[in-house]
Formats: sequence, C-alpha cells, structure tokens
Amino acid sequence: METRELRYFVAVAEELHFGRAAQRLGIAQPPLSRAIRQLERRLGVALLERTSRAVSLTEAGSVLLREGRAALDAVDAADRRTRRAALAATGQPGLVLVTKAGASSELLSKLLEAYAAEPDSVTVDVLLCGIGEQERLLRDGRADVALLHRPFDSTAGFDTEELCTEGQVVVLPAGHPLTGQPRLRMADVAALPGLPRPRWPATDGTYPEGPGPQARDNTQLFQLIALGRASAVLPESCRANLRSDLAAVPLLDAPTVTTVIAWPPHSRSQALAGLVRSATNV
Amino acid sequence: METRELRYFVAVAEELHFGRAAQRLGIAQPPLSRAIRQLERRLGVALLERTSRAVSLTEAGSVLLREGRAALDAVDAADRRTRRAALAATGQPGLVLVTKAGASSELLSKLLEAYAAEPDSVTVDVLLCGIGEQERLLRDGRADVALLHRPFDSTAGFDTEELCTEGQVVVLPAGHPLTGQPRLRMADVAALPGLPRPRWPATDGTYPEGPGPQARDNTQLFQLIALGRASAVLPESCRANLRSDLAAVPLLDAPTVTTVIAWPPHSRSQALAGLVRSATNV
DNA sequence: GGGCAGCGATACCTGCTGGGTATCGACCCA
DNA sequence: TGGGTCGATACCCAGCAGGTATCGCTGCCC
Repeated sequence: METRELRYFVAVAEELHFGRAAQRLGIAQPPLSRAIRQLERRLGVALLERTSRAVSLTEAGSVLLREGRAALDAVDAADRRTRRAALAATGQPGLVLVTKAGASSELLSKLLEAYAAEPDSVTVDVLLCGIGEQERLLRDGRADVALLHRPFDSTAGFDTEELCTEGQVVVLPAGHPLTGQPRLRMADVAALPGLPRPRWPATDGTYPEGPGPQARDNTQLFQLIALGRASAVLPESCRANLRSDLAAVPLLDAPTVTTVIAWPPHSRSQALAGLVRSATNV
Repeated sequence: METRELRYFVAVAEELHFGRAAQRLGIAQPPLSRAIRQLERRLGVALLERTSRAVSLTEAGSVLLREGRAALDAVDAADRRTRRAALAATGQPGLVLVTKAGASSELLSKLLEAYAAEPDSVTVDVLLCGIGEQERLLRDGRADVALLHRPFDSTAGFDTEELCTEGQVVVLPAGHPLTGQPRLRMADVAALPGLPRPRWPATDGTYPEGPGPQARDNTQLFQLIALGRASAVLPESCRANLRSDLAAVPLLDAPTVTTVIAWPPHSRSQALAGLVRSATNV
C-alpha cells in the first residue's frame, strides 16, 4: 500500500464526497475514483458504500481510516525527524516541546529553567497549542515532547513520566455568592444557574451540540467567566495566573489531574533524555 | 514520501550494500541507486556516505532507518487490520494473541478459559513466538494483543494493563550443590563456575559476543541446564513445567517480573476490550 | 412527470517516471 | 598493472498517474 493511496482514501473517507476530496487533494475526480477502486481491489475489501447520491464508510473502511491516519502520521514523522536530525548535525539541535496554552505554566518555566542549567542542554522551542492538538503534533514529528494532562489527554502510544498531581478548582466571577465558601463539592457546581460549562471544539474544529457558550482558549474562557456567562473546572495551578475579576474555589471531590511528560517511543535523542531527566527531578 | 521509497531505503540501510539490497527487493541496482538519490534530494538530507567500497549511514540516515521501520510497520498494520475487519464482518472475527513460547502458560490458559466463558467472546488464536518478536507482531498488525514481561519486553507505544507480578528463581541441574538451599541471592549465582547464562539471539537473529552457550528457546535452554552447561534466572511460574532433572531456587533480590497484557493504542475492537476485561479479572 | 442538477463511473489520451540493460569510473587486491 | 567489486551514469521502454470529455443514475423541484 502506497502513502499516496492512503492519503487519497483518508481524504475521501473524511469528506465522504469524491469531488470535494479531489479538490482538497489538488487532483481531478476521475483519477481519485479509480485510485480508490484499485485500492479496494488490491485489498480485496469494500471500503466505501456508494450510491449515486451519498458515500459512506463500511466497517473495514473505518478501520482503514483510523489505521491509515496513524500510518500517515508515522510517515510524516519519519520525514520531519530525519530533516531535523540533519539540521541537528549542522549545529541547530534543539527540542520542540508542546503543551496546551495556559496550562502548567509555572511547572513549565521551572522545567525549562532546570533543564537550561544542565551542562549539555540544547535550546527548547515551546509550542503552545489548542485542546487535543498535542498528541497529533507529537505523533507526526512536529514536536519532540509534550506536557499532557491526564485524564483529559490521551497518552496512548507514548512513553510518559508523571510529573505532578493536583486537585481541581471551580473558577467563578469574583463576587459570585459561592466564592465565599472555603471549599465546594462537584454537586454544588454541577448546574450553576446561568453559569454553564463552555463547549470546547473537537479535534476537527467543530463544537459539540448542547448548551453553554463556545470557547477556543483560556483567554476566551476567562472573559466569558468574568462576563458572568460561564464557569469552569480547572486544575489548581490555573490560580497562579487568574485575572483579578475571577475567583477560584477548591473542589473536594473533583478527579485529580496528573501532568505527565510524554514522548514518542523508541526515541533515541539524548537531548530528549536529558530533558526528561530534568523534568522528573523538578 | 512514498512507502516504496521507505522500503528501498530500509533495505539499503540494513544491507549497507546497494547490490544485495536490490536483490532483496527484486529489482536491479541502478533504479535503486537512483531512488535513494532522489529521496535524499527531496529530503534535502544526506542519508548515506558512499565510497566506492563501502556504504555507511549518516546520523540522519539512522534516524530515518528507525522511523522508517516504524512507519512501514504502521502501514502494514493498516493493511492487515483492514483485511481482518472485512473478514470479521463476514463471520470470522477472532483475535490473535501472541506471547513468548513457554512463558506464563498457566496464566494464559486461565485467561483463555475465563474469556471463553464470557457471553459474547470470539475465538482467540494463540501465536507463540521467540524472544523479542512480540512487539513487532503487535506493531505491524499480525497480532491484536500480547502478553509481555516487564522489564524484558518493551511496552513502548502500547496500551497495557498489569496482570501479575512474580519473583524470579535460578534454574539449575537437579543435584547441583546450591539446590539444597531454601533461597539464594543474586550474588550467589552471579558467576557459577561452569554454569554461565546462555546467550539469546537479538532481533536480527545473531547472537551477542561473550561466554555462555547459545539458546534459541526454552527447550534448548532446559536441555543445556540439564547437561550442566548453563544456568538461568527465570520467573517463578516456570517451575510449573520444569523437567524433573532440573531444580529451581528462589532468588530474594532478583528484579520482579510483571506480566502485562498489551495492545495497540487507538484500537476500537470490542472483542479486544472484552479480552482485556477478562484478563484483568483473572 | 419531465427537465435539471449533482455525483460517481467510464473512456480515452498523454507525459512522467519507475524499472530494465549496458557501461563507466573509482578503488582494492593480487 | 590487470581483474574484480561496487556504485553512478546513460539511455530506452512501458505502465500508470493524472487530465478532459462524457455517460448514467438519482433525487428534486417547477
């Protein structure tokens, strides 16, 4: 199976429309149809159900969509990591660390400081990204290492070390009646009248259905809370950089959040090993 | 980057010889040379150092060898899992479980029995393989799930659940003086005169340098021990099927061995989920 | 109900490129 | 110094990826 065929199939499987997929791929529709047919013939498997009005995935097709994406990411990673290895050899080593914007910033700065103090440390570029993008970046080689937060982020397929565990707090507008409490329970904040939890975009950029305002990052989220339009349950460490018009109250029975440092398995970079070592000692 | 190019590069990187690599790939040498050059040009990276007498890997080349193998395994896995999904739809679901021949046989039979008793269980094919082959089989889709033994097997890149932990024993010929002891320490068996640890083949089938006889599987190993030519440190559970001419003595300070059940991440099969559930309840 | 619009499949052509053979040029060794 | 080994180069051919034109089916709407 060639990566070209995989790319074609993934495009069609995502669009469920040969014309749009072809456009996205920058080719005409007929060669795309033919390539998919040929892929199906060679696999001996029907991947798509076509009527002349709609295209849908078969069971096998959805398996190939999932596995094919992973395989394409692995190929991309091979490409990028090879290029970076060549750069590193000519004097620009460096690591790319990715984490969610606004999370664990204190831990992150301590980590970077500790690592920079190591004898043979390399430059670390920090990449801040949105919700759920980190796994992708790590998988396809755009990043070397990530800070993830269990149980929110999936650590499937990566090597990890736990860095720290913390409780969660509910973030409310300053002056909200509940901010007088020293601590709260989940039940107390499950359905605050007028303060729903916001909706985060899924990996494809669309928002789930339901109540609550849409938020794309922490800035938007905090503004919504300050406006009295939302509330949020976040790790304790967010208190460090909370705006003055917000207040946080500890939640006794919220699930704890574990920050882990994660990297692709079978990674041989000794710069990465050094960073992980520094991280576990912080 | 196309999988064809990756396959070509991996072949050359493994053989370090264009002619042999071309033969292995079933093509002539000139197109192979050209393909590799083209790959280097497109990546903008030198992958191989050629003199007219020898070929060697650059730093970037060895990165691409490692990453390329992983990517090719992922592509193979996509292929195999898609075919199997199609088979499953037409009535032959089934899981393939892989484990080291001769290890955890009691645990394995209990596990299979417990799972078979579940209401909607599917057939489980058991694949017994040699040392270190399991990760490969799991990664390239020939197996769905594996029993691995930490710290010997790498669980990098897989999801795992711990099943059980056990101590280790030293296996000696029956009648050896030390077999009279109720328990021993590592230091006692570190260098038994005339009874060295055997050498196991590496993943490429070659044996490491050093003293000790060569063994390929447990049968050979046990025979060597019975002949008074070797000794071995193995998990306790091996006592269950020890030959009568061998004896095992517990080691107090040997590292414990954890048997884990492992499967590829982002695997959605509910048959697999059922097997893992059964396993953790055993 | 018939015309129309949307969509995938088919037919057919063309040019790129992957693969083949022949040969060269460098290097080691006898 | 000549033969043997090995990768690179030159050149040719065929297969196939990709393009255009068009067909056939189907749901929709006046």
